[in-house]
Amino acid sequence: MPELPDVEGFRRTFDRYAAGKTVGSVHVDRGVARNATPQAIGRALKGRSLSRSDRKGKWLICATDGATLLLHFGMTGDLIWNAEDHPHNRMTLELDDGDLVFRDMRKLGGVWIARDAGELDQTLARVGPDAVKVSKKEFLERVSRRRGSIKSALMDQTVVSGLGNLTVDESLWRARIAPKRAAASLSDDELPALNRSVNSVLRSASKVGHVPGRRGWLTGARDRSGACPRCGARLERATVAGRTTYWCPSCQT
DNA sequence: GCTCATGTTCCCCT
DNA sequence: CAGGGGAACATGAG
Repeated sequence: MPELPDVEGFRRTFDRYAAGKTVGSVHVDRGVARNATPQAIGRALKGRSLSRSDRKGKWLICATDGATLLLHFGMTGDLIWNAEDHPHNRMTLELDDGDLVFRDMRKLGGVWIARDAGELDQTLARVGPDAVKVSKKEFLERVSRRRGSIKSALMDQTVVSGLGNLTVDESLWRARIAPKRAAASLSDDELPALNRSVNSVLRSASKVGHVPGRRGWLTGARDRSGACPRCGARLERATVAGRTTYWCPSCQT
């Protein structure tokens, strides 16, 4: 699930149910504890008061009056208030009036603790500017500087953070740009159009907390009709930048 | 049994 | 050094 819009949904869940609460007991599975042992994570969080959360790319940043908790959701992560018991629940924070649960089937995501600003910077050192907060100017500079395909540029979290396989395909489809095009080959019209597409895809998907598989979205067509929602042509499918990629050979050039 | 999965990292090439 | 390709991670779903 988790690309930027999903994590934006998790941020809302966190702020609605967990912000302002005090952490009681903490349970963390060893398999998702990334830069500290489960015990150390528990010690760092227990008794702390949770602030409102922040998001950078696909990272959820949860400050407290002490250490900061960082969550990355991998491919299958989720954040659930008062989740029922489930074999994929990987971390539980007992709060004043319920439990905040990090669930992650594949354990490709994880939990980090930053004890100070230095550790926070270190953990996020390779995360580029957030795709919805970056200025148009910086977006154009960072993307056009790349030598490889436009898809790999947008997928690279050090260029701009938050986009994933679905949102990249959706943004390129809206901007009518083929995913294999060299990033440096985009025209002075195409680059700003792509920036607008990225923003509009991420903003509308963030409202619902996931990339909607609705009619009119490429994401809806890739699993269903396989036909371009704009022109009806048969969608192309191939591996680009290491990921299964869909695009319309007729309207994306 | 097989393939594929909304992510990231690491290693080996070119 | 920058990118591309592939494997690895862990656990399913179809």
